[in-house]
Amino acid sequence: MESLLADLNDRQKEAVTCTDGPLLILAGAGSGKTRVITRRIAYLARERRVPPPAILAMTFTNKAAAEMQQRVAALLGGGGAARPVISTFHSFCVRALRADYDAVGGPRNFTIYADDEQMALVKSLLKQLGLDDKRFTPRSVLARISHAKSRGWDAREMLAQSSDPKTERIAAVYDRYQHALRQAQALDFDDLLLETERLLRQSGEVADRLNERFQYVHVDEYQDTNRPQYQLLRLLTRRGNVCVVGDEDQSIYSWRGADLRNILDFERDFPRAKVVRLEQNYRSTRNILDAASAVVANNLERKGKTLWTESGAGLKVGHYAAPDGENEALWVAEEIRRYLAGAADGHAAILYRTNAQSRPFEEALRRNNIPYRLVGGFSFYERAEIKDLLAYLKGALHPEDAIALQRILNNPPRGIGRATVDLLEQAGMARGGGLWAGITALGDSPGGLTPRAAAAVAEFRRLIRDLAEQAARGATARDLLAAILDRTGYARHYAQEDTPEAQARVENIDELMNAAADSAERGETVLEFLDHAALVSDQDDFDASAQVTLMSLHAAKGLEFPLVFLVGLEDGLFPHSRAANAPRDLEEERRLCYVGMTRARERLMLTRACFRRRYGAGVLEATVASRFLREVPGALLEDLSPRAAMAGRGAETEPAAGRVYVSEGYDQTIPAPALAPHRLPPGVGSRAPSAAGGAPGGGLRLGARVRHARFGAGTVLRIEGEGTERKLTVSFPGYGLKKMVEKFAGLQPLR
DNA sequence: ATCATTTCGCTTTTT
DNA sequence: GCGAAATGAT
Repeated sequence: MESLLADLNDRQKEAVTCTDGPLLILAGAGSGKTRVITRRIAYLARERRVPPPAILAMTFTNKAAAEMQQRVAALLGGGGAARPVISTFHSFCVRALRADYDAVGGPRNFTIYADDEQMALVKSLLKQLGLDDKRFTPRSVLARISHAKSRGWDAREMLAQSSDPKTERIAAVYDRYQHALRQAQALDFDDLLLETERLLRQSGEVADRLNERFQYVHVDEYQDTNRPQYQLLRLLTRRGNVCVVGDEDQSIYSWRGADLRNILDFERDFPRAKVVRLEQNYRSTRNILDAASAVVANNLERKGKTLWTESGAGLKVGHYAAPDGENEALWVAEEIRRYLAGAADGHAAILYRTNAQSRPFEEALRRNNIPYRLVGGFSFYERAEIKDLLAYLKGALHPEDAIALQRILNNPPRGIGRATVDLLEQAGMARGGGLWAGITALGDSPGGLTPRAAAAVAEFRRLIRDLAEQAARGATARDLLAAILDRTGYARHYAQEDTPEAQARVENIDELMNAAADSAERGETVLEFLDHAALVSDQDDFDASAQVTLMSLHAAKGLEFPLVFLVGLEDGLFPHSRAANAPRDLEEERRLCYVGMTRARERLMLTRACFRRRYGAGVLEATVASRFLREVPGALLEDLSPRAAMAGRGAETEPAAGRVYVSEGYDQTIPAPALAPHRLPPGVGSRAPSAAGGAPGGGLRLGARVRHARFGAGTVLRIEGEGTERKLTVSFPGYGLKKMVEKFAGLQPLR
């Protein structure tokens, strides 16, 4: 149909209509990528008469899958009886395994271990093996295991590859880790991919069936696929109708095993592949696009492409160097307030490198009564009470799941303390089993348990057995949870407490019950309910109607906003200190910056704080502008930094009292007094906003750099009093904070 | 066994 | 400034 193609450019049309054979679409930021995929799917269905269920599209996030699903449904119109399969890789794998895992001897009723469960498991293994030093953190061990998995190594191969004792130990942990997963009938996220790959390799019947079913396969964000995902794709696309879409400049998941080779080698891996480049950007103004392109051009590892736009230059990229973190947040909130006052249906986003940075921005927005939506951070399913109840469900389905049992054994407290748990574990291991074996054995023949503990264990055993029986009879998640709450008094435990936290917990429990009831109504099994909890994160309920959104840069991929604030552009924060050394990591940080900048349609603001506390509390430390800021050509920048306010009344205001300074100084145009306008072609080694030390009147300004006879160079953090009474608080590296009377301190201004 | 207190140590990003 | 783990008090 004409309408499917009418508003596409030639490249886009080509990408949509070139349906057969391998196709690589190199889609720059804002080049209409999602539009092309959705049109392509609709085109296949409507023009090529492909039955929708024969079309498969894989995405990385549920958010992306949901959006694509919705847009395709809109194109295909009405009813939507037969829909294409659009899902994340992981959901796809779960479905495949639930259907056919038994074909390769796997348990179809497996559960999924999320990170906290993996972490708990590794932690307990490290303890068992006596490796709980600082050299073996659960986090790092898990990362090594996952890394090995993504190359397809099992524990034995990891051991064979290893050349140092540490790796050997980790291989031993890996071995037991897999063993424990098997015992618990659990798969971790990596396993979902790997076991599906194994299923397709080892069962010709399943592979044939899936290949027959899916005639056309699409992959979104192909630059973020890892090796197992690539293998999976190969196994699913014997027909050769495979279309992948990606952009190497937006590859931001190499830390999770994403392998750029997948996209760079596509033409070699899929012979006769066609390549279409989408380079026209429809999203951003030219200034924004130029700024982002200039930054990413510093990367060496890229094919390089030229994005262009027909839109006008637009506003320059704003740059704001705030005195401190709190002021940065207040300024952003104020800007958003003004923007929304003039744009009733406007949308803005605040993007940061790490989720921990969200708080000051939340506070500032709240102070301005601006509603916002926070994406990421702790999700519903990460709350302790929710994880507890889900662990009960897992324990009911698989009592052999020691991690689940550990979590609930004495929760709510039922008199089974650490000593008892140790005994149970030993007893279980002596019988060649785990915690559950110990519980079943010692419930009635209390070897070493006090009578009271034995009674408590027996009671727990009865509880789990009853729940297991109920589950075996096909009880729904709702029924099971009701029974759990009833038998354990879990909710009552909190309902009695009269604290806001306890009340929040009760509410969360209610919410979980509602979710379970909905699930039961849809006819889902308990396993399906748990799958949902494991695979759907809060990341996904991004609410497009919210006018202000706060999220990490990673979470922002694929989204766009008229107004974007990229905050915390400081060395060590962004680029993150962990990426400072390895050039490859730094390039990934830069791509992340590129992703963030290209989210903006009309106005992009880059902000930083000249002083920031490193661990929340503690001293304000001078920061260095992010190198990414320096990579933006000065001609594209507009400096919005508060030199006027800094010089005027701001000088008497300590950094922490920035609220006053912003709300009063904001709208007024105070003619900048005659002092060194700290012209920051932002960056270029500039440290503090007022690298200009002394003010004309002799008084030092906030943030001024000074030299002290004894303490050396320092920074003025706080100013109290006036005239000859002025007291300064100065931070001297190595000496800490010193408070001194300005008049007597003998401070030399530094420039 | 459990609860309150204190200390440490440390921070990416997510299916 | 925060959470997890270790310690101390009942």
